[in-house]
Amino acid sequence: MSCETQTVEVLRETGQKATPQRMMILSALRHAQGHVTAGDIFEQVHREYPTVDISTVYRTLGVLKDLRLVSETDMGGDTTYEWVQARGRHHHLVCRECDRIVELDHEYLESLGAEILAKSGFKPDLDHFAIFGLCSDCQKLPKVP
Amino acid sequence: MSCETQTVEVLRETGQKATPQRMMILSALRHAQGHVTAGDIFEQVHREYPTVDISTVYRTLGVLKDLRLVSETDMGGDTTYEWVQARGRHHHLVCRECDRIVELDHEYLESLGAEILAKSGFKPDLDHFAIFGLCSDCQKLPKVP
DNA sequence: GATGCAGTTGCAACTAGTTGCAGGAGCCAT
DNA sequence: ATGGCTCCTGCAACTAGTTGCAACTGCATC
Repeated sequence: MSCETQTVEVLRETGQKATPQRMMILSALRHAQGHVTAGDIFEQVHREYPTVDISTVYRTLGVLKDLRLVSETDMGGDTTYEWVQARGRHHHLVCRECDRIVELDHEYLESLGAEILAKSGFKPDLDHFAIFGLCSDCQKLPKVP
Repeated sequence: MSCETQTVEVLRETGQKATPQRMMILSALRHAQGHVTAGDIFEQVHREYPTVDISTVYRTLGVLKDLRLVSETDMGGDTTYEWVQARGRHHHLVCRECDRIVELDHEYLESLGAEILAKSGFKPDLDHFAIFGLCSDCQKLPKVP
């Protein structure tokens, strides 16, 4: 089963519709390398199909996020989205001084998730975290920007 | 040294000014029990001093956040702020189905922070996290909302 | 293939939060 | 107490994202 029809199945199974707008948004997400903003997707889809509205993009991203097909991450600037199958689960360390971003492997959060689940019964979504802080370089610098 | 003058000191030490607007925002934050939104603070300050603008509230909250005097948390609705000394460090588990919020002790994140610092040199800000997921009740329910 | 209905769309109006700017005011040195 | 440098403020315009609504359409069923 292709990636495309698989997604359509997931939509139908949850009582939702595979519309042309959604297909275009899906395609834009899947072909994007890494993180994209809602604006990026809108721009791309709008070029081929100018009546599509930005609200449709946001609503579709919301649906895909609920279905766990895309991850949503706020890394300081605009919120970004990523097709989850594109890469393994990973997280980001965002420096609050220099805005540099370092990737963090999933293993670090895996044990945290298991611990929370065991002790409180709450099952955390640890798909794609952004953790703010100070990178090693900025820790060394004096506190004057 | 009182709480008020201590904060003024922190501002002056970093080359910033203690203005009446800031004092009122500080007071509103300190006297608030738990989390407040920028709108809550604005409303309270505006009542006594109607020329104060919402942008001043946001800018002041930004300064206080940078100085680690208040914590900022996005728990799904509007962003909330809290005077950090009001309570010990704590975090929140936010259920994505029923929006219920459970508190999480700091100890769970402490070891994660230490691990990240040791392995990558990045010092994460783990003051006040919101972790989304499914609470124990919503895990039991069928997937139909 | 026609039908019905639930889910979806485009639009417009809205909210939270941000930013550029010109004038105003705190604070330090004198 | 005065001067002046720098930071802060209010305003207005702006951006990202959300929502209510009437019209539309995918698709399951016949």
